[in-house]
Amino acid sequence: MELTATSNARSICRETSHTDCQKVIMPVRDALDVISGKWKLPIIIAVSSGHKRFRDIERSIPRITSKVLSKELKDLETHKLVKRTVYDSQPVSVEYTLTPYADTLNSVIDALHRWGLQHRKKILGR
Amino acid sequence: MELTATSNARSICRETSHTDCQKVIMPVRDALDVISGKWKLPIIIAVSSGHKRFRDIERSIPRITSKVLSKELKDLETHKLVKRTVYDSQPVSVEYTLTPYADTLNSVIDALHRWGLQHRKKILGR
DNA sequence: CGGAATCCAATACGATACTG
DNA sequence: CAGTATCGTATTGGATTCCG
Repeated sequence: MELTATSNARSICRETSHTDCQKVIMPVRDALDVISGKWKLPIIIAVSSGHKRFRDIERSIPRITSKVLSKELKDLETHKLVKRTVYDSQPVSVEYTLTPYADTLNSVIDALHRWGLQHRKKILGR
Repeated sequence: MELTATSNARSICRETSHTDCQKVIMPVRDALDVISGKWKLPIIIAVSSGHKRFRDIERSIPRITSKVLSKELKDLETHKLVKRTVYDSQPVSVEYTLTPYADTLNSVIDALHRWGLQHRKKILGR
């Protein structure tokens, strides 16, 4: 295992070279690219909540446009977080579902959620 | 405690109302706003590594410009992650240091780091 | 229904120069 | 040294319309 439970990115960076430091930043930026942006999380949560059809997802997320939804769903599919299934019915219908892999994001979302909660209190005052 | 060790943002969203779901998304976006972007992490790591002076930080981060560094340092100061100290020497010098509060980001950065590492392997293949 | 096409606004980021 | 000013580019998100 490359990282023990007690190690962390910053302590690594304090102790090692600049190029190793880059090796820490890169995975973090990879992860951020997948979940940051205005719509990724709302979409993940909408699909997770049982909204499977394109219009269904669209209606469940206030102020999103079809263009943005279309693009973000493609991104999420590329990252194997969302599965797109086309059914040959009349008319054809498309279903979006989360992959099992999407569950691996839970630890990340939890960490962000917890930190964000206390940070809001800290910055805005109690 | 509002969140137990076994709960997480997505399971909450599956089980509760839309407005409660928003309450989960907001803190996550708060957290993301603080650390996302191209330069936040490199700057945090540079300061954490002992680079305290403006030019020092600037030189330690390839391709960053003074304009961007200036703006990002202000943001980080606003979020109480970085402390700016002006010394009345001749000429005046300015020192940037991480606050103790910045250490609370470790859990977030760790989660992102771990997930990012395995995700890169998953997407690019071994 | 499930999008794609087009056009537009806002923001992030970059290059270069300059100041106290 | 520690920034600011100005300008330009690039990416992102939004509004609207259209299509099979």
